[in-house]
Amino acid sequence: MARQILGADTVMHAAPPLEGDVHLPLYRRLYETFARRIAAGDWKPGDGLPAETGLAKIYRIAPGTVRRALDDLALNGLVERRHGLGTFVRRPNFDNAMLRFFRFRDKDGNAFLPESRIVSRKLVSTPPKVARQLGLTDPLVIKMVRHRLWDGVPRLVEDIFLPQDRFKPLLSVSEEMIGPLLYPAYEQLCGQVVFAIEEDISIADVTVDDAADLGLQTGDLTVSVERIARNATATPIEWRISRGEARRFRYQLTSGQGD
Amino acid sequence: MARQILGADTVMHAAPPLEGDVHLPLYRRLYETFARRIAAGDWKPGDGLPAETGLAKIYRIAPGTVRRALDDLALNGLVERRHGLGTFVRRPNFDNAMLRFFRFRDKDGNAFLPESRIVSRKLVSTPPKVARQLGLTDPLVIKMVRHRLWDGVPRLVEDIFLPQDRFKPLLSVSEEMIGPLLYPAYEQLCGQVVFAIEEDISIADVTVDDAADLGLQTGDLTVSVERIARNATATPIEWRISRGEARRFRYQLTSGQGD
DNA sequence: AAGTGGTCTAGACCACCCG
DNA sequence: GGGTGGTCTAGACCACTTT
Repeated sequence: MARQILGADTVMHAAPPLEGDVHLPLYRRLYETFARRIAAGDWKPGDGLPAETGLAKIYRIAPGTVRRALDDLALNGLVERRHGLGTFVRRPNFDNAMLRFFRFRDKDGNAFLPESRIVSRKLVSTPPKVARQLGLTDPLVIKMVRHRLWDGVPRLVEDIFLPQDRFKPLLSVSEEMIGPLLYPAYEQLCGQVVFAIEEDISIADVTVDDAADLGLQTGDLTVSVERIARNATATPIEWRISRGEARRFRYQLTSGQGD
Repeated sequence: MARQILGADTVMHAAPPLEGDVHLPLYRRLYETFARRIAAGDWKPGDGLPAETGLAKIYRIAPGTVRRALDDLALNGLVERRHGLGTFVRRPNFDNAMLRFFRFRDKDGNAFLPESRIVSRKLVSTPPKVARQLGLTDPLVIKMVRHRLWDGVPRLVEDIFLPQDRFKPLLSVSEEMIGPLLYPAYEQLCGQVVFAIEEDISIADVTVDDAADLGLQTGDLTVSVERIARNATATPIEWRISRGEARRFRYQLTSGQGD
C-alpha cells in the first residue's frame, strides 16, 4: 500500500472522536457527544454552540446530519434554536413545577414563589428505594428536608436525596447561599444541571409526621409526588418525594399517544 | 414569451392541491393535507399510505420534504412507520387511559377491562362549558352517562358530551352495538377517530349524586378528570368528565421541558 | 428480487438578527 | 453585509421485510 503524502499546504485535522457505539447512526452519536459536553459543563446553560456549518467542519460530517442531531437536542429540551442567532444551551426551570400541581395562589389568583425553609441537611445511610431510583452503590447519601410555605404556613413537605459525590458542597454552605430554588443552587454550587424529570403522583392517608408539619388531621388525604431528576445524559441525580394536602391538588396533561 | 410545446410522449400530470396557506412551508402543508385525508376517513386506521417516493411524484415535491411531513405525522402519533414495510395510519387506544389513573387491579395485580354500563343517552341543551370546550354553536348536544364497574361495583362515573352532527348514530343503536369501549364505537358507528386527548385532573369533595353512584360518604374525596378528545385535524369531538374515589388515584408523568 | 423506510451527503436559496 | 438557522432539492447507499 502506498503511503499518503501530504503537501506542505495540506493540513489534516483529525476529527474529534464521537461518543457511543460505532454501529449507531452518526446523528445519534453526535447527539450523545453534544449531550455529554453539556452535562460535563463544557457548554453551560446560556452558552451558544458553534454554528451548524462549523460543527460540520469540525467533526467532518455533513451539515444535514449535524442539523438532525441539533434538532433532536432541541426536541428534548437540551438546547434552544433561535433563527438568525444560533443554538443555545437551555436553562430549564423545573423548580416551580410543583406549583402546577397545587392550587397555591395569592389573593389575586396569581401563582407566586413560596417561602422555602430547609429543615435539615445531613448524610444518612442510603434507603434501598433511593439506591434503586438513583442507581447508587454508595452506602451514604445526602438527605435534605425542606418545607415550602404560603402565608407562613407549611403546605409542602419534601424529602430530597442527592448523591454525595456530585453534591458535597451543599452540606457546607449556609442556607442563604442555597436560596429558595434548588436547581439554580445545584448548578451554581455543584455544576449539576437538571434537564428532565419524571414524576409519580398518588394519594394516601396523611402520616403522623406530615399531619404535624402540614397542620392536617388524622384521616385527611395527601397527594405525594415522587420525582426523579436527570441531567443531560439522562443520569438520575436527584430523587425527592413531596407531600401536600390533596384538596389543593390540580394537574393538567396533554397526550398525543394512546398506549 | 414563447408558448411551451409538449411532444405527444410528454404527459403533464397536475399535482393535487395542498391544504393550508401558501406561505406555510411545504412540509407543513403536506402534513395538513395528509391529516385531513385521515380525519376524513380517506385513509383509515390500519391503511398503508403510498410510499414516500410515490407521494413525492404525485405531489411533485422532493422525497426529503415528503419524508419530513411523514416523520412529523409519526411524531404526533397519527401514523406509524415500519422499516421495510411502509407507513400506516395508527389506531390509537385512549379508551383505557383512565385505567392508568386509578388503581383498579384484579387479585393478581393486573389491569383488566372493567364492565361498562351506559346509564343514559339523550339530547340535552348544550351547557356553556361544553359549548366552549367543543367550540359548539349547536344548542343541542348528545349527553351519555356511563358507569364503569369493577367486581360489579361502580368505580367511575362519566358524563360524555358529543356533537350531534358527528355522532347521531349513537342515539339509535342498542347498547350492545356500542360495547365496552367507546372510541372503537365512535369509529365504527360514526367514522370519528380520536388521535389526541387533553386532561385536567383535580380533587374535590364528592357530590351527593356521585356519592350515591360510587357508594361513598359525604366528606369523601373524588378525583375528577376532564378530557377533550381531538381528531386528526385537532378539532375537538368529545368532552367528558370522569369521577372516581381519590384514594384509588395514581398517575405517572415524564417531562422533558421545564416551563 | 423488489419495495419500503433509514441514513448520509451536498448544495442552493430564503428568512431572520445583528452591528 | 455577514452570519445564523430554516426550507427544499437531488441522489447514493444501507437495512429491513415480504414474495
